[in-house]
Amino acid sequence: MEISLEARAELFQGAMGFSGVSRQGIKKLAAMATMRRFAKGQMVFEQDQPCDFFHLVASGLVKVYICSTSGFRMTYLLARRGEPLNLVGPFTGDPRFLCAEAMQTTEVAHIPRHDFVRFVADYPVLFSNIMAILSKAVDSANSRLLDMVEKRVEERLLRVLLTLLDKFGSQIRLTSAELAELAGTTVETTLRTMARLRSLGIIESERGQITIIRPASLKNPDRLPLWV
Amino acid sequence: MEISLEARAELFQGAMGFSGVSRQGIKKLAAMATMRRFAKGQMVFEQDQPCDFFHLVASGLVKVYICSTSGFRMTYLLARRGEPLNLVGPFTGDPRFLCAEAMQTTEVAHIPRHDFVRFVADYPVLFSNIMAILSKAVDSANSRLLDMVEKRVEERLLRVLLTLLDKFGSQIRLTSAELAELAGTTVETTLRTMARLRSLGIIESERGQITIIRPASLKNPDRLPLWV
DNA sequence: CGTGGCCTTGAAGACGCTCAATTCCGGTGG
DNA sequence: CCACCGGAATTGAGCGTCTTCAAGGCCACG
Repeated sequence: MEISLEARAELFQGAMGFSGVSRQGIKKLAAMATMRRFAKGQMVFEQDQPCDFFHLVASGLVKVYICSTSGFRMTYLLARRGEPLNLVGPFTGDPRFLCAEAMQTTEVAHIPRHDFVRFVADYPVLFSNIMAILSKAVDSANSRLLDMVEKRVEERLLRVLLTLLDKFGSQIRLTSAELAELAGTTVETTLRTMARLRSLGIIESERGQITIIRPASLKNPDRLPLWV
Repeated sequence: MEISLEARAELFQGAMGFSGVSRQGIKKLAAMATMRRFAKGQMVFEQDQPCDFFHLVASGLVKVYICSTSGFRMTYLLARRGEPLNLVGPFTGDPRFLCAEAMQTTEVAHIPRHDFVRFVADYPVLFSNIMAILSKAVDSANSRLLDMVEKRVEERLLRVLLTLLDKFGSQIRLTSAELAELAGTTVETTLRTMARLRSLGIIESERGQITIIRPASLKNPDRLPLWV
């Protein structure tokens, strides 16, 4: 975990929500941060734990999800390098019910929540940056709510695929179980739907890997893409 | 609409999210605000309009909802005196897809968004207040997402009733259509479910009015109440 | 070569939506 | 004062979408 101050500064420099912070500020951030490595499947933080740190992904991929008492999961966010895991939590410190789990070998930068909050107070531009991000997150959550009520699984999956296409390109390395958690459905239904999309020539898929063949077929900009 | 500066100050004094602001700050807020009256059914703001004002309800009741292209609505928030309608919007100014509609004769205070943002920058306590509120709102939205996927209509309605009970007391003056929009279902299903609850002796209902007879029956604190 | 994770497919059944018809109530206007 | 009209509440029937349960095959990795 011996990552240089310089490398950490570079991470924050390009991170989502930190644009507009002076070079000097970035250095302060880098000095406050500690790095930690997570293996695939390891939890970065768990449900109902108080929030003591701000987390920023440095490498790898982390999924943030909500989990019901009955064990049903809904993936909320797929975060890679430069993306924060918990923008809201540090301000209150209260436990939420989000969990974050590494999907690959992953490195995450941690900043103690009080340091982070103090820093934001010193750099008001962060305030509006954060608000802009939250605004998208709230809209995305609301939009998904509508989808869950009135859209069929196929449309929800198409929307998820479109979003993943925008973010990760046409090669998507996810299992059907992971897709199901993104679309809010079961593995079986996901598989059946993917089979249909495959027969339509829209996608190809192998074990743990989906390739989008005809991106144009997904573009039905009824509404904005999700924020994943 | 000739409401005294004093009365406006009193409104902001007790408003959600403004605790901790000095008496002097409250006066500044009151000076920036203008009041406007809305009749039942009138829109306070509409979908896809740029956000130019911060809105705070002074009297009456406003529902904030999202609306899909197919016309399906989902009520997001019932705001009464002292509750803000759009905490996020003023910071970016971008159009969102929320609408706000007066459910009764209602008075709303408006503050130009730039004035509001500048004010928040001057009173950092507002920052954490707003974050605390947003935190609840995001959790509530996520929690509803889970409910939509895995809970049946009856459970969702019970959860809505429990939330309304906490906020408005055991006398709830809403129609079944309004309940349906809160629970994310149709009027017919709502009616059928309410009939079942009535036969169980949990509620009584007349035209446009529901009375919760046995509040204890609703308390199944599987998870936190919604934020309405 | 065995085990576990992932993919696949079938069949059954439930939940809730849609459509439709009817009644009830309150307010409005003649 | 009565008749009408529109919104609200009810209830029935039909049906589509998904979930659930179950069984089997495939692939990778230890």
